[in-house]
Amino acid sequence: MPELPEVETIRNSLADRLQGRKIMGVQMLNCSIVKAPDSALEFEKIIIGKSIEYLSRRGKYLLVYLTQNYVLVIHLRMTGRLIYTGKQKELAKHTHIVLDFDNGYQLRFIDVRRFGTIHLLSVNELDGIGGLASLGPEPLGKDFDERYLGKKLKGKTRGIKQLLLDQKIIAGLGNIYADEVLFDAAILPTRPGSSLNSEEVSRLYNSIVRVIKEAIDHRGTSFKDYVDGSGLQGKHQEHLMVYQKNGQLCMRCSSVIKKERIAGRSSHFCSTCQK
DNA sequence: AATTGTACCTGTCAGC
DNA sequence: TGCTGACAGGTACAAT
Repeated sequence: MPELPEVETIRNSLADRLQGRKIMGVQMLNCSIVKAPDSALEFEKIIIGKSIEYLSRRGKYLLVYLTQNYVLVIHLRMTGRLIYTGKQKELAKHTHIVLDFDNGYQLRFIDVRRFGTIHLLSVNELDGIGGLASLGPEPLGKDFDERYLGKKLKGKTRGIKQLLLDQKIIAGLGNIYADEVLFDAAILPTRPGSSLNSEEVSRLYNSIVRVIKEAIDHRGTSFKDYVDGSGLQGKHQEHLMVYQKNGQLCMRCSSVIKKERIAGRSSHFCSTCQK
Protein backbone atom coordinates (compact mmCIF):
# COMPACT_ATOMS: atom_id res chain seq x y z
CA MET A 1 0.00 0.00 0.00
CA PRO A 2 2.60 2.53 -0.91
CA GLU A 3 0.90 5.92 -0.89
CA LEU A 4 2.55 9.31 -1.35
CA PRO A 5 4.66 9.25 1.87
CA GLU A 6 5.93 5.74 1.13
CA VAL A 7 6.83 6.52 -2.50
CA GLU A 8 8.53 9.73 -1.36
CA THR A 9 10.56 7.73 1.18
CA ILE A 10 11.54 5.20 -1.49
CA ARG A 11 12.60 8.07 -3.75
CA ASN A 12 14.69 9.57 -0.95
CA SER A 13 16.31 6.26 -0.08
CA LEU A 14 17.25 5.52 -3.69
CA ALA A 15 18.13 8.94 -5.11
CA ASP A 16 21.75 9.22 -3.96
CA ARG A 17 22.54 5.60 -4.70
CA LEU A 18 21.07 5.56 -8.20
CA GLN A 19 22.20 8.96 -9.40
CA GLY A 20 24.90 8.62 -12.04
CA ARG A 21 24.71 4.81 -12.21
CA LYS A 22 24.94 3.28 -15.67
CA ILE A 23 22.57 0.43 -16.56
CA MET A 24 24.67 -2.46 -17.89
CA GLY A 25 22.00 -5.12 -18.15
CA VAL A 26 18.44 -6.06 -17.37
CA GLN A 27 16.75 -9.31 -16.35
CA MET A 28 13.11 -9.51 -17.32
CA LEU A 29 11.76 -12.43 -15.32
CA ASN A 30 8.14 -11.38 -15.74
CA CYS A 31 7.51 -9.16 -18.73
CA SER A 32 3.86 -8.46 -17.91
CA ILE A 33 4.96 -5.77 -15.44
CA VAL A 34 6.37 -3.69 -18.30
CA LYS A 35 3.57 -1.82 -20.09
CA ALA A 36 5.76 0.15 -22.49
CA PRO A 37 7.44 -0.31 -24.84
CA ASP A 38 5.47 -3.25 -26.21
CA SER A 39 8.24 -5.82 -26.43
CA ALA A 40 10.79 -6.95 -23.85
CA LEU A 41 13.44 -6.83 -26.53
CA GLU A 42 12.72 -3.17 -27.21
CA PHE A 43 12.78 -2.42 -23.46
CA GLU A 44 16.22 -3.99 -23.15
CA LYS A 45 17.52 -2.29 -26.25
CA ILE A 46 16.55 1.15 -24.98
CA ILE A 47 17.49 0.85 -21.31
CA ILE A 48 20.90 -0.80 -21.59
CA GLY A 49 23.63 1.82 -21.71
CA LYS A 50 21.48 4.62 -20.26
CA SER A 51 22.50 6.30 -17.00
CA ILE A 52 20.27 7.57 -14.21
CA GLU A 53 20.13 11.35 -13.92
CA TYR A 54 17.67 11.90 -11.06
CA LEU A 55 14.58 10.55 -9.32
CA SER A 56 11.30 12.39 -9.07
CA ARG A 57 7.81 11.61 -7.79
CA ARG A 58 4.30 12.58 -8.81
CA GLY A 59 1.44 11.27 -6.64
CA LYS A 60 2.22 7.59 -6.16
CA TYR A 61 4.34 7.40 -9.34
CA LEU A 62 8.12 7.22 -9.12
CA LEU A 63 9.89 8.75 -12.11
CA VAL A 64 13.46 7.71 -12.85
CA TYR A 65 14.94 10.13 -15.37
CA LEU A 66 17.57 8.64 -17.68
CA THR A 67 20.02 10.06 -20.16
CA GLN A 68 18.84 10.84 -23.73
CA ASN A 69 15.45 12.07 -22.46
CA TYR A 70 14.14 8.72 -21.38
CA VAL A 71 12.20 8.11 -18.19
CA LEU A 72 11.24 4.99 -16.29
CA VAL A 73 7.82 5.41 -14.68
CA ILE A 74 7.20 2.98 -11.83
CA HIS A 75 3.94 2.44 -9.95
CA LEU A 76 4.00 -0.03 -7.04
CA ARG A 77 0.21 -0.31 -6.66
CA MET A 78 -0.38 -2.46 -3.58
CA THR A 79 2.49 -4.83 -2.94
CA GLY A 80 5.28 -3.57 -5.18
CA ARG A 81 8.77 -3.02 -3.77
CA LEU A 82 11.97 -1.54 -5.15
CA ILE A 83 15.13 -2.81 -3.53
CA TYR A 84 18.70 -1.66 -4.17
CA THR A 85 21.13 -4.43 -3.30
CA GLY A 86 24.36 -6.18 -4.25
CA LYS A 87 23.98 -8.71 -7.06
CA GLN A 88 25.30 -11.58 -4.91
CA LYS A 89 22.21 -11.44 -2.72
CA GLU A 90 19.72 -14.16 -3.59
CA LEU A 91 16.63 -13.06 -5.53
CA ALA A 92 13.46 -12.82 -3.43
CA LYS A 93 10.38 -14.71 -4.57
CA HIS A 94 8.23 -12.58 -6.92
CA THR A 95 11.19 -10.62 -8.27
CA HIS A 96 10.11 -9.56 -11.77
CA ILE A 97 12.57 -7.02 -13.15
CA VAL A 98 16.24 -6.50 -12.26
CA LEU A 99 18.47 -3.67 -13.46
CA ASP A 100 22.22 -4.31 -13.29
CA PHE A 101 24.45 -1.32 -12.65
CA ASP A 102 28.11 -0.57 -13.30
CA ASN A 103 29.06 -1.02 -9.61
CA GLY A 104 27.83 -4.58 -9.05
CA TYR A 105 24.58 -3.42 -7.49
CA GLN A 106 21.06 -4.01 -8.74
CA LEU A 107 17.64 -2.40 -8.54
CA ARG A 108 15.00 -5.11 -8.13
CA PHE A 109 11.29 -4.78 -8.70
CA ILE A 110 9.45 -7.27 -6.49
CA ASP A 111 5.66 -7.59 -6.42
CA VAL A 112 3.65 -10.49 -4.98
CA ARG A 113 0.43 -9.54 -6.71
CA ARG A 114 1.93 -8.24 -9.95
CA PHE A 115 -0.34 -5.18 -10.02
CA GLY A 116 2.62 -2.84 -10.23
CA THR A 117 3.60 -1.30 -13.57
CA ILE A 118 6.72 -0.05 -15.33
CA HIS A 119 6.71 2.21 -18.39
CA LEU A 120 9.84 3.16 -20.29
CA LEU A 121 9.14 6.21 -22.43
CA SER A 122 10.78 9.28 -23.81
CA VAL A 123 10.01 12.40 -21.77
CA ASN A 124 7.63 13.81 -24.38
CA GLU A 125 5.51 10.64 -24.23
CA LEU A 126 4.77 10.98 -20.50
CA ASP A 127 1.20 12.15 -21.01
CA GLY A 128 0.52 8.80 -22.70
CA ILE A 129 0.15 7.35 -19.21
CA GLY A 130 -3.44 8.33 -18.48
CA GLY A 131 -3.28 7.97 -14.70
CA LEU A 132 -0.22 10.20 -14.55
CA ALA A 133 -1.49 12.84 -16.95
CA SER A 134 -4.82 13.28 -15.13
CA LEU A 135 -3.37 13.54 -11.60
CA GLY A 136 -4.65 16.32 -9.39
CA PRO A 137 -2.26 18.62 -7.50
CA GLU A 138 0.34 17.44 -5.00
CA PRO A 139 -1.04 17.87 -1.47
CA LEU A 140 2.16 19.67 -0.44
CA GLY A 141 2.39 21.70 -3.65
CA LYS A 142 1.49 25.37 -3.96
CA ASP A 143 -1.43 24.80 -6.32
CA PHE A 144 -3.25 22.85 -3.61
CA ASP A 145 -5.09 25.17 -1.22
CA GLU A 146 -8.42 25.56 0.56
CA ARG A 147 -10.01 27.33 -2.38
CA TYR A 148 -9.10 24.51 -4.78
CA LEU A 149 -10.33 21.84 -2.36
CA GLY A 150 -13.63 23.66 -1.77
CA LYS A 151 -14.17 24.02 -5.50
CA LYS A 152 -13.53 20.31 -6.10
CA LEU A 153 -15.95 19.19 -3.35
CA LYS A 154 -18.70 21.57 -4.41
CA GLY A 155 -21.77 19.82 -5.83
CA LYS A 156 -20.28 16.34 -5.35
CA THR A 157 -22.70 13.69 -4.15
CA ARG A 158 -19.95 11.15 -3.56
CA GLY A 159 -18.73 10.57 -0.01
CA ILE A 160 -15.74 12.58 1.15
CA LYS A 161 -13.62 9.46 1.61
CA GLN A 162 -14.17 8.45 -1.98
CA LEU A 163 -13.32 11.97 -3.13
CA LEU A 164 -10.05 11.93 -1.15
CA LEU A 165 -9.10 8.67 -2.86
CA ASP A 166 -9.78 10.14 -6.31
CA GLN A 167 -6.31 10.82 -7.74
CA LYS A 168 -7.77 13.37 -10.18
CA ILE A 169 -8.80 15.54 -7.22
CA ILE A 170 -5.65 15.16 -5.08
CA ALA A 171 -2.61 13.06 -5.95
CA GLY A 172 -1.21 10.53 -3.54
CA LEU A 173 -3.77 9.68 -0.85
CA GLY A 174 -4.68 6.01 -0.41
CA ASN A 175 -6.84 4.09 2.02
CA ILE A 176 -4.61 4.54 5.09
CA TYR A 177 -4.13 8.29 4.82
CA ALA A 178 -7.71 8.98 3.72
CA ASP A 179 -8.91 7.43 6.99
CA GLU A 180 -6.24 9.21 9.04
CA VAL A 181 -6.95 12.58 7.42
CA LEU A 182 -10.70 12.31 8.06
CA PHE A 183 -10.11 11.41 11.69
CA ASP A 184 -7.74 14.35 12.07
CA ALA A 185 -10.34 16.67 10.53
CA ALA A 186 -13.13 15.08 12.63
CA ILE A 187 -15.27 14.46 9.54
CA LEU A 188 -17.21 11.24 8.86
CA PRO A 189 -16.07 9.39 5.71
CA THR A 190 -19.65 9.06 4.45
CA ARG A 191 -20.38 12.80 4.33
CA PRO A 192 -21.19 13.91 0.76
CA GLY A 193 -18.54 16.27 -0.60
CA SER A 194 -21.12 18.99 -1.08
CA SER A 195 -22.19 18.87 2.58
CA LEU A 196 -18.92 20.27 3.95
CA ASN A 197 -19.10 23.90 5.07
CA SER A 198 -16.16 26.24 4.59
CA GLU A 199 -14.90 25.68 8.12
CA GLU A 200 -14.82 21.92 7.51
CA VAL A 201 -13.10 22.34 4.14
CA SER A 202 -10.48 24.41 5.92
CA ARG A 203 -10.00 21.77 8.58
CA LEU A 204 -9.80 19.05 5.95
CA TYR A 205 -7.19 20.97 3.99
CA ASN A 206 -5.04 21.45 7.09
CA SER A 207 -5.40 17.79 8.05
CA ILE A 208 -4.33 16.58 4.60
CA VAL A 209 -1.17 18.68 4.75
CA ARG A 210 -0.40 17.78 8.37
CA VAL A 211 -0.97 14.02 8.05
CA ILE A 212 1.04 13.72 4.84
CA LYS A 213 3.92 15.77 6.25
CA GLU A 214 4.04 13.73 9.45
CA ALA A 215 3.95 10.45 7.54
CA ILE A 216 6.88 11.57 5.36
CA ASP A 217 8.78 12.60 8.51
CA HIS A 218 8.18 9.09 9.86
CA ARG A 219 9.38 7.58 6.58
CA GLY A 220 6.02 6.03 5.75
CA THR A 221 3.74 3.38 7.22
CA SER A 222 4.90 -0.25 7.21
CA PHE A 223 1.66 -2.06 7.77
CA LYS A 224 2.17 -5.15 5.64
CA ASP A 225 4.47 -5.05 2.66
CA TYR A 226 6.05 -1.65 2.52
CA VAL A 227 9.80 -1.10 2.94
CA ASP A 228 12.04 1.60 1.45
CA GLY A 229 14.77 1.13 -1.14
CA SER A 230 17.15 -0.30 1.48
CA GLY A 231 14.57 -2.70 2.87
CA LEU A 232 13.97 -0.51 5.96
CA GLN A 233 10.50 -0.23 7.51
CA GLY A 234 8.77 3.07 8.16
CA LYS A 235 7.66 4.31 11.56
CA HIS A 236 4.31 5.97 10.93
CA GLN A 237 2.35 2.82 11.89
CA GLU A 238 3.26 3.78 15.47
CA HIS A 239 1.39 7.07 14.99
CA LEU A 240 -1.82 5.87 13.31
CA MET A 241 -5.01 7.00 15.03
CA VAL A 242 -7.72 4.90 13.33
CA TYR A 243 -6.39 2.73 10.50
CA GLN A 244 -6.66 -0.91 11.62
CA LYS A 245 -7.53 0.30 15.13
CA ASN A 246 -11.09 -1.04 15.04
CA GLY A 247 -12.17 -2.27 18.47
CA GLN A 248 -9.62 -0.02 20.17
CA LEU A 249 -10.47 3.20 22.00
CA CYS A 250 -10.39 6.53 20.19
CA MET A 251 -7.37 8.61 21.26
CA ARG A 252 -9.54 11.73 21.32
CA CYS A 253 -12.80 10.67 22.99
CA SER A 254 -12.28 7.04 24.14
CA SER A 255 -15.20 5.67 22.12
CA VAL A 256 -14.64 2.42 20.24
CA ILE A 257 -13.17 2.81 16.73
CA LYS A 258 -15.38 1.28 14.04
CA LYS A 259 -14.52 -0.46 10.80
CA GLU A 260 -17.05 -0.44 7.96
CA ARG A 261 -17.01 -0.93 4.24
CA ILE A 262 -17.44 2.48 2.63
CA ALA A 263 -17.21 3.01 -1.13
CA GLY A 264 -15.94 -0.54 -1.45
CA ARG A 265 -13.04 0.01 0.96
CA SER A 266 -12.49 -0.86 4.58
CA SER A 267 -12.84 2.38 6.51
CA HIS A 268 -11.83 3.10 10.07
CA PHE A 269 -13.36 5.96 12.03
CA CYS A 270 -14.77 7.20 15.33
CA SER A 271 -18.51 7.80 15.01
CA THR A 272 -18.50 9.93 18.16
CA CYS A 273 -15.96 12.64 17.42
CA GLN A 274 -16.11 12.49 13.61
CA LYS A 275 -19.26 14.29 12.44
C1' DA B 1 -20.93 13.87 -17.20
C1' DA B 2 -20.77 11.47 -13.20
C1' DT B 3 -20.80 7.49 -10.69
C1' DT B 4 -20.63 2.51 -9.62
C1' DG B 5 -18.89 -2.10 -10.22
C1' DT B 6 -15.47 -5.33 -11.52
C1' DA B 7 -11.02 -7.21 -13.06
C1' DC B 8 -6.38 -7.66 -12.17
C1' DC B 9 -3.26 -11.07 -8.60
C1' DT B 10 -1.54 -13.81 -4.53
C1' DG B 11 -1.04 -14.53 0.39
C1' DT B 12 -3.22 -14.88 4.76
C1' DC B 13 -6.51 -16.03 7.92
C1' DA B 14 -11.11 -17.37 9.90
C1' DG B 15 -14.37 -20.93 9.95
C1' DC B 16 -15.75 -25.49 9.17
C1' DT C 1 -5.36 -31.34 8.30
C1' DG C 2 -7.10 -29.24 4.34
C1' DC C 3 -10.53 -26.89 1.99
C1' DT C 4 -13.37 -22.58 0.91
C1' DG C 5 -14.31 -17.90 0.90
C1' DA C 6 -13.44 -13.23 2.35
C1' DC C 7 -10.26 -9.73 2.41
C1' DA C 8 -6.28 -6.73 1.52
C1' DG C 9 -6.10 -2.13 -1.77
C1' DG C 10 -4.66 1.26 -6.63
C1' DT C 11 -6.07 1.85 -10.96
C1' DA C 12 -8.23 1.02 -15.60
C1' DC C 13 -12.05 0.20 -17.89
C1' DA C 14 -16.82 -1.33 -18.62
C1' DA C 15 -21.45 -0.52 -17.45
C1' DT C 16 -25.10 2.31 -15.90
